[in-house]
Amino acid sequence: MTTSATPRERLLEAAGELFYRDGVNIGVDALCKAAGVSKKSMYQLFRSKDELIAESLASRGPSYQALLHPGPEDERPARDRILTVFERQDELVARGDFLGCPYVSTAVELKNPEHPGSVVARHFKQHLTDFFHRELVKAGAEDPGTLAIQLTMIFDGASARAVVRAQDLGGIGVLTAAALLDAAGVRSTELATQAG
Amino acid sequence: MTTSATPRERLLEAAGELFYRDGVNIGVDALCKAAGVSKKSMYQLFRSKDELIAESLASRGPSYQALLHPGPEDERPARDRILTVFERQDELVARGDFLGCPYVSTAVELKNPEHPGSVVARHFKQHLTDFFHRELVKAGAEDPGTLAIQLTMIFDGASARAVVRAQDLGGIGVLTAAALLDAAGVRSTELATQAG
DNA sequence: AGGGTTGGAAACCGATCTGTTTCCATGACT
DNA sequence: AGTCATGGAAACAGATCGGTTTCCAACCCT
Repeated sequence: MTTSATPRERLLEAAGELFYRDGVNIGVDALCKAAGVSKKSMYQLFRSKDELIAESLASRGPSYQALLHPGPEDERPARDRILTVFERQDELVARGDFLGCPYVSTAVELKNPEHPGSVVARHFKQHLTDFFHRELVKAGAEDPGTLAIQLTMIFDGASARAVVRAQDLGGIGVLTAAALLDAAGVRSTELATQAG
Repeated sequence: MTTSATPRERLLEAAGELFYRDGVNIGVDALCKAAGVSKKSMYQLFRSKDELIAESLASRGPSYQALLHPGPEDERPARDRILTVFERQDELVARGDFLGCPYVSTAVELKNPEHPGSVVARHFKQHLTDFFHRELVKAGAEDPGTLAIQLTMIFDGASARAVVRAQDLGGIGVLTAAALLDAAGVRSTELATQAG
């Protein structure tokens, strides 16, 4: 019984883990048991299971971003900061318990794009794209909007490969992102941008 | 009541559609009702729901591949044949009822990579990679193995974007695949390969 | 026409689903 | 000490889950 945090915090944490590990179809009973919270309390804190899905996804956002994104103290060139995301992703995949990007996986399971959980997933992806976009603008990339989307797409593609346990050389995400940045002329030397 | 095909065929078709549209957690009752087949017959034809999941995925393979891959009568250069896959995917996404690659989606929902359905998904992805690989060899690409995996990854990334309904300019898969082929020196003119 | 196979309809099993409710132990505040 | 809010345990509701079984109508072949 984890009785350290508030029932709400315990629920959000257990939900984040169990919805990810077992899918959003896991029962509310099992979830509450894992969180050490009664169903009564759960339904006082959240209107429905669907709301809990969305809120647990949203609450995981900041720590997941902190896990993937380089911090502001990392003052390397934009290209390296971008590639850091893919390196961190590789590390997650290599750990073996990776079941895909939690946001994409949840959206896949929910099917309905208007489900509150799907909306959170969409926002998270936009957040990742925005990060890439900011860095690309810093690097002076020619078409940062398109390139940011392409990088996000590679991120999700690398996730999908891990889910299906396809043959992976490791680092395929980093490799591909780097190839794309190369093609766009985004170099590690800050000033060598705008290459055409 | 679709009574045209055999119960087995009706089950496989209904399973392919409903497992995709509603997820693998849809009930056997609903599935049999949609197929116009009794549960008794279903459990005579398939050992379990899990087996039906796997077999319906496997049975969809050939037609799905025919939908995506260019036929042997398409004698354009390898690069164009490769890009055809991404163009066809774009058309599927544009239709609006796209819920991701059925194989990846099912693998995501099943979680367990040893589930027979996950095994089928893995084989399908390998099949796609193999197609890319064959074409790249034909084109004389330098590292067809890696590039084929990268293209498959882009394919899955484009699927994921469609699932989360992320902002999409349309054609982002084609665009990115083309960029990667450009970087690898795979041109439309058959002989202009091996560019360094 | 008669015998046997096929297969759908539906009841049934125990388990689980989301969501509600009752009851009671605990702890805080005055 | 006595009151009150918090929240866990657990029963409950009606529906559905995967899977099995019974029963019977419709068809096949001769």
